[in-house]
Amino acid sequence: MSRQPKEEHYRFFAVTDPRAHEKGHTEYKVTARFVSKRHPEDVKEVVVWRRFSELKKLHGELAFTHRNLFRRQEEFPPFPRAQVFGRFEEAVIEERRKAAEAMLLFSTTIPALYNSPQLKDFFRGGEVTRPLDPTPLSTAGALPPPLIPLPKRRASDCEPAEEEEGREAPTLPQDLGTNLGLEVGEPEVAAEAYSEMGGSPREEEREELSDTELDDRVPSPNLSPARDHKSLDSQEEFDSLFDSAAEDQVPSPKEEDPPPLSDNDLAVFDPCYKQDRSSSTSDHSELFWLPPTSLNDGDVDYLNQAATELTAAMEREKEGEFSSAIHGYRTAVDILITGVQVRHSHEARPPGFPLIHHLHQPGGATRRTGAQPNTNPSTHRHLEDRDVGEVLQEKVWRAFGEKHMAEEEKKRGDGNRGHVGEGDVAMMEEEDITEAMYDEEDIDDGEMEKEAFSLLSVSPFDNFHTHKRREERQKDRERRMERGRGGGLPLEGILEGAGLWLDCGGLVRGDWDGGIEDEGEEGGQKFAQALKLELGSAVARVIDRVLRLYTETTDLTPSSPPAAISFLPSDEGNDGGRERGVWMGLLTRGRGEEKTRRKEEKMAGQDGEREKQLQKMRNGSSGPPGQPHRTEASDLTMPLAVQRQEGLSPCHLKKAKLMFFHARYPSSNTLKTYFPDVKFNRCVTSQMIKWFSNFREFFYIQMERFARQAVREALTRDGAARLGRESQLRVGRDTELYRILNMHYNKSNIYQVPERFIEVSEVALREFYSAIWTGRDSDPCWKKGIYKIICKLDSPVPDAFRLPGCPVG
DNA sequence: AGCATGCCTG
DNA sequence: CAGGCATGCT
Repeated sequence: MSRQPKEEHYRFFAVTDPRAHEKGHTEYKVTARFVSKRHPEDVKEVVVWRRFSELKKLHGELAFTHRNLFRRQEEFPPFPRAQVFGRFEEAVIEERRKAAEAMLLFSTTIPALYNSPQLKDFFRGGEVTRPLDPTPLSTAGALPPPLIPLPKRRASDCEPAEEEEGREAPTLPQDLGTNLGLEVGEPEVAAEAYSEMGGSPREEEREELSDTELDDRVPSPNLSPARDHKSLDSQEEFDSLFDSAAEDQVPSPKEEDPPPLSDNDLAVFDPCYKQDRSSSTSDHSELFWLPPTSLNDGDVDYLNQAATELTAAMEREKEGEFSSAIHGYRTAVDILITGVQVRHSHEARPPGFPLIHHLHQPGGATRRTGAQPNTNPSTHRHLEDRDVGEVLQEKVWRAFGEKHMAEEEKKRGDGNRGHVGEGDVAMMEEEDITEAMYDEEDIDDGEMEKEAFSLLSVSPFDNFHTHKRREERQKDRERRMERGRGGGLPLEGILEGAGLWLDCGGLVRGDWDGGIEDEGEEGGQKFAQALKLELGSAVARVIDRVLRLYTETTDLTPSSPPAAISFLPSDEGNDGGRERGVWMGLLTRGRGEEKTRRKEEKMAGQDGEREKQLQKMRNGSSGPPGQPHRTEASDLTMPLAVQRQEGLSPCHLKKAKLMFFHARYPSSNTLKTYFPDVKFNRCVTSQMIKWFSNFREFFYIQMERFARQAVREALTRDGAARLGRESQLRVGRDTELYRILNMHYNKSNIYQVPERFIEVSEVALREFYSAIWTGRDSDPCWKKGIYKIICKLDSPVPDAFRLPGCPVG
């Protein structure tokens, strides 16, 4: 029904090889290149030779279209005037060539231009070729350097029809950045890579892919069928290339042929990739988001690898290839584990962690000898006296060996949990689960190393475990789960992971390598989903801890707030200061990290009020002297060991609103990971979903309102008032629209509205404007397309939001 | 059928 | 902001 335009290709244009036509004018070779988004090795080109006047005509048409659609930030690139004299001079020719190329490149950013009939007409008559040769005779400018290494694929994959279910943005990703005049550098990268070919036409024209040469260079006949039966096929291909956005979305029957590249791989083609990761896809890839400044590349390299692997696996799962997906998940976990254990062999304990090296840097080098970490509470009282590196290392231990702590805590605290207060039941539940998840109750330290992540059952060591043992533990888990349920409390939210895990226990018991396929697709699917969930949760915890450890250390050097957090640094608004302090404290410090807190207190010279607040946040306990260790442990296990409440409070609402700045369409699974203190059930989940639905509604209502207003203004006043209209289509922090949005989602103004949100708002505003301006709003479903665009612009919610508690009092 | 989403309403 | 309802997807 709704014919959502869908872009299948990245487009590149080049104008090269000016040459003298026999009739006396100069003509230019104009190449349109289409790189399939889904199969980047599927490249098609259309080459035509055009003279200046034709280019000029196209320029006029595109500029007209551009102007009439609605005005953008950018002016349409100018074009040199025609001139009678000197038009054969090289400089003039080059100027025209460049201008033509600039015009075409500009058009790649705007669907209305690159899909325009004028552009299609311009290239009409050109032949569709597939120039891609895995080993071109010469890359010396004839072909742009491949942006990514292109895997070899079967020729049959090079078909033009490559629709994929859902998900594709109706506009090119470049659209955003260029429309808004942001990231102007990045979107240009790909184009520039290509335009190199035309950069100095004089030098290298013989290598150019002339039509005849092309034939010679194609090694496999499969790769260039277009040439042989050009008449019909070529025309069809031509149409498909230029009409992609207008095509009806007939799902391709070739769904069973998954793309060889993951989104991550393809992302190289996407200039906005970094900003454009959608978190609405219910995946966990956002969990891998880390503040760019927080960690060394080398240190998080394995995280990135794992992320890549995970993304690919999810892609495969989407394709229905569950065995393959499982394999990918497994690889991802393996990478994680390997990364985490990289230093294992050198240190008997704890589970090593590449970051530990990094973490040591600020505090000076230390190393641990194989000794047990000191879990003696009294020692923890004096953390500040010890070498920073040692402290950090201990933290890392605890982060990754928290089972140990939980276990000890449990043994010790069975009859002694009074200090937890009202969170008692929840805490007990959590600990049980923690144990169940880590499943190491009966494992000695040496073995624990291997099994720190045994929950995932995919460690390289996994295959060496005896089934007997596994079954034993399985029983144990079940026993404990029953205990947990015995309290009458359903295990939900974070616990769901464990629950799910248990649900697929049968699969777990099967041999990891051999058993999956035997379970059939359905079992495979279930298993893959369970795995994904669990993996996401595990990764979230890993990252949470790493981040927290890191922010705690960098906190020692003030003025470098973690990039994940963009709270107002207490500039405007005098009332929010204290609240901010608390929330920021939560974010940067976790709970009750003695050393950093004290240090910062010294520097900030804060009042005692905040201290009280902090204490309040600390599980309602001021940490009795006898139990400081507990506080420390909670610090690191916080996402698990936090009080969870049944319903949603006004605080949660506020937090959700702030999250809306980052994600308009978060999935319920994603949301759950951001509210560790909420016990999710069906009702609560749908309530939160409903919230976001309401948020969106408000957002879109405002957008439509302002867009209509802008259209009205544009229609009533004309000509000179265009500037006014232009400014109407901007969303800046100084605009009324921004003020309204900020008022709605960030009433107390404690949060620094991310720039990205402003960009997204502006995109939405312009889309609404465009739709209204062109009369599309008469279609009852006219907003759907806009929703689809906006939903692709979600960004990951900063990890800081994963912490429990309220952004405001 | 169950779920997500959107629209309308109070 | 939440309830009720319709719709579309799976």
